[in-house]
Amino acid sequence: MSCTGLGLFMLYSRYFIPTIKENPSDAEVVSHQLMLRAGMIRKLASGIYNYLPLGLRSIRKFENIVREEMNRAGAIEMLMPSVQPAELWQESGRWSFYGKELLRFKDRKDAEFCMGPTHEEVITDMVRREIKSYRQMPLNFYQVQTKFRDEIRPRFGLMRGREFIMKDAYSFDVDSLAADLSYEKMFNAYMRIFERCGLNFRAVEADTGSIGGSSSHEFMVLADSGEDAIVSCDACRYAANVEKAESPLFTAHTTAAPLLLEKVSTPDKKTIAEVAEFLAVAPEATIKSMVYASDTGDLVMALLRGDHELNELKLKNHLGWDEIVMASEEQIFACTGSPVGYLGPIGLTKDIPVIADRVVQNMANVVLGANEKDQHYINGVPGRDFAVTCFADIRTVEAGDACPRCASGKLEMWRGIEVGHVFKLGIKYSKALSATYLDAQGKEQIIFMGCYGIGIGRTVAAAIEQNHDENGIIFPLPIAPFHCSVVAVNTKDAAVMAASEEIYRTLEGLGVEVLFDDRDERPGIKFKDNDLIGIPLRIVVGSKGLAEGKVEVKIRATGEMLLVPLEEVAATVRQLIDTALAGKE
RNA sequence: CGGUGAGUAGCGCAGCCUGGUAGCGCACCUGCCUUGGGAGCAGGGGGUCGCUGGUUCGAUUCCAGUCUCACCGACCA
Repeated sequence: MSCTGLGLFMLYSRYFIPTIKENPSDAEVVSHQLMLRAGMIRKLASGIYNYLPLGLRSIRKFENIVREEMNRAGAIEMLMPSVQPAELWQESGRWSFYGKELLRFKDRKDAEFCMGPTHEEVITDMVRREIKSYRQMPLNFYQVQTKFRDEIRPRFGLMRGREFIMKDAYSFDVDSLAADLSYEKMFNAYMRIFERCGLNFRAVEADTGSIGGSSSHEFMVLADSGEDAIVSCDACRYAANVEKAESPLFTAHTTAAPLLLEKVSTPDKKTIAEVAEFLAVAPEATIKSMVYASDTGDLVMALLRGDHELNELKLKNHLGWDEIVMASEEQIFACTGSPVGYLGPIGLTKDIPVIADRVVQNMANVVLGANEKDQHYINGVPGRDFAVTCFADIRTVEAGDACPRCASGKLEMWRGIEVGHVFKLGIKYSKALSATYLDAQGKEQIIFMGCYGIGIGRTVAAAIEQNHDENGIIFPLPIAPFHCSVVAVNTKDAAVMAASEEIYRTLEGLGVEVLFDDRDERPGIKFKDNDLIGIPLRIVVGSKGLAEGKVEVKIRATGEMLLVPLEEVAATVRQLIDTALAGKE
């Protein structure tokens, strides 16, 4: 019997799910491998992908959750162009600041354009033209758009593409206080979005990067393959990206009596570990000195306790530099007169700022480089033996550090995938682009902005990263491409096909998204494919079960198997889906 | 852009060192067989060996250049 008759749309045999048995050699992370293997995506060029039907379905599912929650939070959907004129970017100052990541090109008239990597300029331009009065705010516009960022190193499939789908939203408020409220609304909407997807995530305090603004939170899906390190307190709500995480404020001042500074020979001992071992002291009793350079050639020396790591971002932000890199050997020699390995703050040949981590303030009798090959000092005391321009928090926090916010907590460390980011922008863009309004007194004021992004493809990838097993993807129901599949074990068995078709039609009637695996393949192939593509529920119709009037419902996530009478299966499946979605819509 | 490695059939790879006939597994097509976890047998199609140039009677193989891709460091949803 034929089941390719009219009315059955989601036939596996007529659909397009090109699965791959072997692992593609260039896929590094699980989500990338599985999305390729499950026939969700295919690469067109580096960091640029085709979304195949199955991948698109999943992406659309997530987009719609995002839309629902954005709408619920009062944001308004619109759509901005992906091609943007250079003038706007020149006006905001980012045409020069953004660098090579911004893909630029010219039209036939030689006018300059770029592929939009983000849309602050465009939305602010629209708002400045349309919004004139405090009565028109608050406003929050959002869109789901394809962005392009010419990443230096695209990788991990949809996790870090150059072209990617992003939901971005922009809020406009009369003042800082109102903007805080908009921010909070978005923060809460984001919490709901990722909770609805069943993801294990953390909202963490974050650096604002090139977007700018005063404060921001990142939404991080926890995964070992994540590109970011984050910390969270085991006692309070504090959580932050390691880039941003504050180290604990107080460390005990040493009680040791100051000893006399003394130069000692340390032949070929360059690293902290080597020096500490050679002098038989703990790394905690040493200070390491590093020289950093800005893009404009400014130099600075950073001082840290020997066992601590520098946080370059903190140092960069502290100095207010645009760029920070480790100084070259020539630059180092120019200001210390010493080769790398023996650097220290005593006897610098050039007057450069010395920034010390706060912990250093409370140390005494430390080991320091002597700015001379094979020489170190012992018993150095900050303030007595060398001057420090200022003390600042410039070290990278570690797991087990005391929480900077609460008395009792310790920091735990995780890897995370950044799937969302919310920013308080303040007036950075509205000022640059003169987006103003008249207040109740008729006085001109600058609009306060916020911006809020979610990586759509990246979130789907992160969900896979967090939900898979050796057989493939285990989609959380809310973003699964289909709720369930009907697998006809033997397509040559007319009774099996009739029953399968009946179940398929009934499920569709109940609003269930169902894929009918009608392929004339061996059962093993069908089971493997259904597992691989991660369909949450699988209904198996086989000759033996059918003889007893029963079919099988298998739950992908748990492996649990239910034998259900034929006439009840549709209702059972609907029930399972409703339960899984309960409280999530 | 810097460092490392790789480009040979749709996918995964061998061959190259030591130049002469391009090969294996999977996938694909035909037939038989098979139908509860990626079966079996038989037959078949598919490659300007990334590109350009050089050496040579002859280059997938040697040389030079070039492009592309992946991995390791700075950006970011």
